[in-house]
Amino acid sequence: MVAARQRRKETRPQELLDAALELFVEKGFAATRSDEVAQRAGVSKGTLYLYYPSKEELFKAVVRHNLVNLIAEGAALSQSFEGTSSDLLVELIKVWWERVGSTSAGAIHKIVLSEVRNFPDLAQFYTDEVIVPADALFSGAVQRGIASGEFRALPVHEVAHALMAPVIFMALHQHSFGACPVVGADLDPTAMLRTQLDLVLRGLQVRHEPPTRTRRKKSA
Amino acid sequence: MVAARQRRKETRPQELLDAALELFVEKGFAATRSDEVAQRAGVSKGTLYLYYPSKEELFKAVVRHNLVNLIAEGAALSQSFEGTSSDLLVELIKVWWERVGSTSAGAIHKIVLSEVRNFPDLAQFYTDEVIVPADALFSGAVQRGIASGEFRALPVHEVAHALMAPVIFMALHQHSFGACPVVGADLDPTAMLRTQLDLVLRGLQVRHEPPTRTRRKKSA
DNA sequence: TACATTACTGACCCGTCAGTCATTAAGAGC
DNA sequence: GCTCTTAATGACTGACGGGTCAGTAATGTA
Repeated sequence: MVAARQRRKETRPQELLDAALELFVEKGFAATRSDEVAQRAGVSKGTLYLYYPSKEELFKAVVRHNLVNLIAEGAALSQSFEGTSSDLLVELIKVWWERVGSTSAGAIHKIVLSEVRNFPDLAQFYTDEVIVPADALFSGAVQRGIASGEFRALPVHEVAHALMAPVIFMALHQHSFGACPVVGADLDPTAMLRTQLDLVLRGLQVRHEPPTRTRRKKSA
Repeated sequence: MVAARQRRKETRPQELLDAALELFVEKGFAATRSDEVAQRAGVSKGTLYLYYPSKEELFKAVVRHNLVNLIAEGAALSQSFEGTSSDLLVELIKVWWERVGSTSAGAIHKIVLSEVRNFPDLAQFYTDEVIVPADALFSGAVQRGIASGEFRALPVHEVAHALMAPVIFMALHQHSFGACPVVGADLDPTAMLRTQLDLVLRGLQVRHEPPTRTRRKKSA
């Protein structure tokens, strides 16, 4: 029972990207067989190579399609935001977690981190297209808070990292240990994130005024 | 010019572990060829399999040898420590960074994180032997601070994670992007860590008393 | 020197997988 | 229906790598 052969030049690329993302998330880059990507997209291996010249180019296409656009969106949000910088940061991180961290797009960072050393080309590509823009986005928001006197005058990039580290770290774990049936290592990501952000933002506030809090929830 | 054959039953295991660690750090687990491990240890592949029954067992031995002991050491330090809990945490993290994070042992976490999904056995092994004990170590120190009234009464595990996340995150990046010659993504790990810890510990302090600071350095 | 023990060797087996290309057939135009 | 273009196929190739095992030689013993 082989599915009837079909000619659908327009929709193939997208279908291949979807299948590729799924499999890269499940197995990583090197361990994903191009044969399997094709199969999951309902296509033969030859067809995959008709649309993407190599596995590495396929991966780059997946990254572009799933991350690069999102960052531009965040930049737009940041521009038009009115409110405290603390609120802006909470909002940025919330959106990032909903749209990236907790989805399969969040696994991309893990994949890259796992495999850059074996695929050095990826390093420059990912730095230019993802890390630098994302860093600029968060650093900008921190800078805004310092300029307005809301935050202490700490090194901008380091603070930006302090904010992103817990979220990215969480995403990394979700897509590694979090995906394995292991006894004794369960985490509640959202509770975790709330506590961590609370801590860092508190530490950021200028001392003499009480911290501006959004949606205070009792933390047990 | 082949090196003369030697019989050194006692020293082989250690030499193989050293070679294996180096290569696992450079290439990851799956991408490391057992042939190459043997060669770097000055031995043939057959000999490697004489001492370790499989690549996976070899890896487990590397983990035990490089991490498990260190955690026990941290527990001892924690027991005998006299001083504020803030100082204890700073000390624990400092030791961790010097002995693990900034060394090749720090790459082990990255390797496991990268490859658990493809080698499910590793998940339980690593959780039991590393994650749970390490978590207990840090959670204990946090608990100590809450009990003494030094810290706010926040969820212990979540705070412990907030403290460990930046350090581990830093180690992960050092051993991935940090090892690639990339333009535009340089970090200063120690400065970064100082800022991040400063932020979190500040956020942890009970409000009304000024924070107990150790070795205050001008930041920025 | 002769013999026994065993640490060590590396050619070999066999499954895997990225990428190719000669062949096939879907679908458009007439 | 017939023909032509080209999307799609999948058998094939060549390289690779984990693990094995029959054989080799270093060392101990008498």
